[in-house]
Amino acid sequence: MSEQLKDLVRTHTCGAIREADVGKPVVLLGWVHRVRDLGALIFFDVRDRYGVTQVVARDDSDLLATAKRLRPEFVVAVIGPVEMRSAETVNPKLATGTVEIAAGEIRVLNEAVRPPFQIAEETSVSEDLRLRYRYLDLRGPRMQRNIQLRHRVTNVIRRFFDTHDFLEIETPILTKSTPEGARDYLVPSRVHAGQFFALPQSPQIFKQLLMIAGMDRYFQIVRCFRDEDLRADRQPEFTQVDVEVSFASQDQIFELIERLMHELFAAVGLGSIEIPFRRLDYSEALARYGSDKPDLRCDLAVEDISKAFVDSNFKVFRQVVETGGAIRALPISGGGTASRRELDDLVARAGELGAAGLVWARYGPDGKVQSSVLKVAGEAAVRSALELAGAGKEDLILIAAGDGLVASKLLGQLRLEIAQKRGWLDPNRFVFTWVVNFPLLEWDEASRRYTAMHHPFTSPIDTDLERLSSEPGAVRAKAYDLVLNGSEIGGGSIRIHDQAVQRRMFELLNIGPEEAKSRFGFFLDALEHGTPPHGGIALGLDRIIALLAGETSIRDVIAFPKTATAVDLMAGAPADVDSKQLRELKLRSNG
RNA sequence: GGGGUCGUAGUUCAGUUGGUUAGAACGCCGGCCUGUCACGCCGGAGGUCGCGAGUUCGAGUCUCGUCGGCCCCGCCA
Repeated sequence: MSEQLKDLVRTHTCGAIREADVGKPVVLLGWVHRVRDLGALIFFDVRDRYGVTQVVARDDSDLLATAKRLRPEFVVAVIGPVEMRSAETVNPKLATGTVEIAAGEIRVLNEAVRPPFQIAEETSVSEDLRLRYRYLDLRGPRMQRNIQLRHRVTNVIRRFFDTHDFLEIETPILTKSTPEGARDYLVPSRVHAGQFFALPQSPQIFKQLLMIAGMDRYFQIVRCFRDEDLRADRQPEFTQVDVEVSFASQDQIFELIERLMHELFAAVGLGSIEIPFRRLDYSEALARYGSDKPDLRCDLAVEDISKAFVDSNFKVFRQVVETGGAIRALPISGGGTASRRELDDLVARAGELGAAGLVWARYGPDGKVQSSVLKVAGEAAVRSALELAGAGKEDLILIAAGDGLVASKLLGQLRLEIAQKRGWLDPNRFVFTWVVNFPLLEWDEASRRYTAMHHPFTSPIDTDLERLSSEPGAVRAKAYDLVLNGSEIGGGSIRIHDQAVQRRMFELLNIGPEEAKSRFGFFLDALEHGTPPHGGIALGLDRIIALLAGETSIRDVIAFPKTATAVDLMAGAPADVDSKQLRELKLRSNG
């Protein structure tokens, strides 16, 4: 029943026709969006990626017969003149709403079965259905917008780096497994039975080799793979904007990325963002916001109020401080009017989050202090707590005691939930911050040794070098994250280029010379051939686009994403393979 | 690996304390309609209540298991 396109050529897209085109014969090609059959007069909308145009069929009985056959998602060619709509029939909701096509001929190029869901602006279709029929989901306005935004963003990024003398260089997808970091996706080698390639978690080593190779300024928009459990902002394959610069200081990297972000936001119409970005010490981020990726759209912050209780007879809090713990408080502006019920809910929520307890305090309407520990702690201590937390008459403070970091993390979590509930996290505001001075090393209790927090090639901060032996846990790294609205959108470091420091680093990580050689051999060799000081960053492209698009999941900015269980519902991957394929690879499945 | 939540028509949902033939809206099919645009009106079809056990005279509803979607912790820069 379908007809041929033959030599028919599209003259306009479905979003392009305007009043200036009235009288012109046009050819539209697209999908039937909706049909309004009035009997001897049939309207239908033709949709493509550019927009929607109304077509009217009338007078001619053959034409009306064809129009009657039309169903949503049929692919059609419409041939006819553009006509002006009368003033009463203009549709202000359409960009093309002042005109319509008076069909002279309608060719059904392809029919379509009834779609499992309607292609429309407001759809409340379950996500598994959207993913199973992703090609239909992508036809809809939301995904069309997001994918077009993604294209614009990558374009701006490429142009930006090009104008700054960067080279985009591809690095291998089939590469070598490195034991550090995330679990690798492995690809068996047929030629070398029993051996495996790994898909890159990031092109880390390759980009450093490119610096050694004198490429000087490298970037790549590159797919990365990590076989770890998924989240709304984590997919097994995701895209990084990978950047590396020779002879660059941390400040130069920051300035470069700030300019990129500034240009990006302007280019996608989100206005002018403030640069330079704020810089926040890692230790302060954790203490004040309980997170290494604080959402700074709201300025609530945790205060240390340990001093308030040192002289009080509130034994529990006093002992916490005496044994090296801390009392921390989160002042909530305007929280003083919270009902008893709301306070109880907060305490209950703290319990859900694993806290031993949560104490609150505030000024009553009579100026007297109120607190869940007023009796045991005494008015003086509570008043002192309120003052140390900087609480005003209208405010509420939430108090957590114990290990300082644990207390901050609890209050930081409550901070986010309260800010969210009170609407303090404006989705149209974009607040960036650099989180700097990450620790170089992290103590791993399980294996009783230090591991690299970023990666083993991250440079320590110069002034901390002397503490490498005495106090390795306190050494800070030239490592940094870029955080936007509570989302980590990038991270990087200045690398070690001094072989003596690199050797010390391996010692601290308890990696012997033999092991270092087998794991990083070729890279260590390369370092000896004249390595320039260098550093870089990798930006999470999917996350950035999700934030720009106002989406909460990166699945909505990826054309063909996977589910939370790492499955492609449309392609049906992963799947069994033919036993012949396994035999060729000398593999046997235990699955 | 753990916790939470959801699963009923093509879709989105409702379904009372466990009680007759499981409903609504949209969509779909047919009819009518010359200015609709989420067209309207009339009529109709459409159900493995995710799957499997169990309790019960009786299960969409209760219990257990299992599968799948989503969110979170662990894991992961």
